[in-house]
Amino acid sequence: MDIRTLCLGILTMGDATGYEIKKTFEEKLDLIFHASYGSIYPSLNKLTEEGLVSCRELSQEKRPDKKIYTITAAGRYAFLEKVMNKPAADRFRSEFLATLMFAHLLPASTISQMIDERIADRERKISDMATGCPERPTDTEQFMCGYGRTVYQAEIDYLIENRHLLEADALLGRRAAE
Amino acid sequence: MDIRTLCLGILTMGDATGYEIKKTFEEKLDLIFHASYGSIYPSLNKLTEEGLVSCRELSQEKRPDKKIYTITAAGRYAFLEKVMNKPAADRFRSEFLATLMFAHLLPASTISQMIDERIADRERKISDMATGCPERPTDTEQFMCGYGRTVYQAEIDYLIENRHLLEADALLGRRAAE
DNA sequence: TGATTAGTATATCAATATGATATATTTAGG
DNA sequence: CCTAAATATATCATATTGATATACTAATCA
Repeated sequence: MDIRTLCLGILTMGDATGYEIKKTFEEKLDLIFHASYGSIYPSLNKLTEEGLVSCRELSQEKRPDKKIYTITAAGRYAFLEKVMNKPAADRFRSEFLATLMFAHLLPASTISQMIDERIADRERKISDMATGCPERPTDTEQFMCGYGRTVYQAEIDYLIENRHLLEADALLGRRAAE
Repeated sequence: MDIRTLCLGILTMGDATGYEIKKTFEEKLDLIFHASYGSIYPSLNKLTEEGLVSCRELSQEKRPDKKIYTITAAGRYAFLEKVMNKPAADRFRSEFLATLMFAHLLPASTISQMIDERIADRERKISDMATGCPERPTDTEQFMCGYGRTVYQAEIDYLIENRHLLEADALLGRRAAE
């Protein structure tokens, strides 16, 4: 599933502009999938060419013109077809963990600080999610919010209990380097 | 931190060819960071140009020539400098979760099957990790293996306990569509 | 009042990365 | 004997990011 397909998915929830689709990615899909304007606008153009969405232009007086996109019947069909496929593997990249791989080359204080910041960041994410999740969520929304909370909390707990392993390697590494 | 930097990091652990660096990504960094030949070979060329690694060619009789890369002093310095920076945010993309967002559009049987497969996949990852982690690990290696196990297990537990939420939306969505 | 920041809305572009493919040979397994 | 996996290089179209440009409004703040 590429960003083009996911734009189509977002449009199943209602008409939207490119700008609004970007906001949806940030608000509802922050946990799951990221997309920048550089991929959203070209996607929308291509989907229009392919007849999977239609576009009407709304000129506003005190704003730039809006292009409002609507999914077509063909678009709905194409989306369902793609989404029924076996999903590809997750793609995950963590500079934080990559850095920790080299804990033995870094000062213990740097490692400690990075872990502190990571824990603070995960806590922020959890509390942001409490705000971001709707008050009367659908079952799926409830599932997604709980998923994020659970995974982030598991990470926090693990970091607290096991950070000493990294901090030990950072200290040992330094000593070995002397 | 980009792939170029991480190649440098891998070379701090010893000389290697592009092929061996790719294997290191697969074996030691599978959890954390991915890289394909299409990014590794160009990285190595650029690092050589910049004088951060040196390269000696070893012609083998019954194999393609090897290009063995060694990190230089300048390379070690450049790596440490980059790795001391505040790590950028994780990048995560999950087609699995993106699909579940649209559970209400899909047959409940499809959703159930996807969840079953996901659980099986995470279990496979956990057991692969038991094999992949060295017998006498360093503290950092122990930390990384434990990290993966913990996060995957948290996901499995969450899925088992909350899959009914998605399965409910899938059933309701279908009914609403009729 | 005046200045600065955030919000609405479009779009492009260089740089980066993926995933597939090509080439060529050896070794291991069934 | 044949096939698949392993060793080793490399390229390329396509996808994606992150930054930047443009242009106007609304809100905040000193």
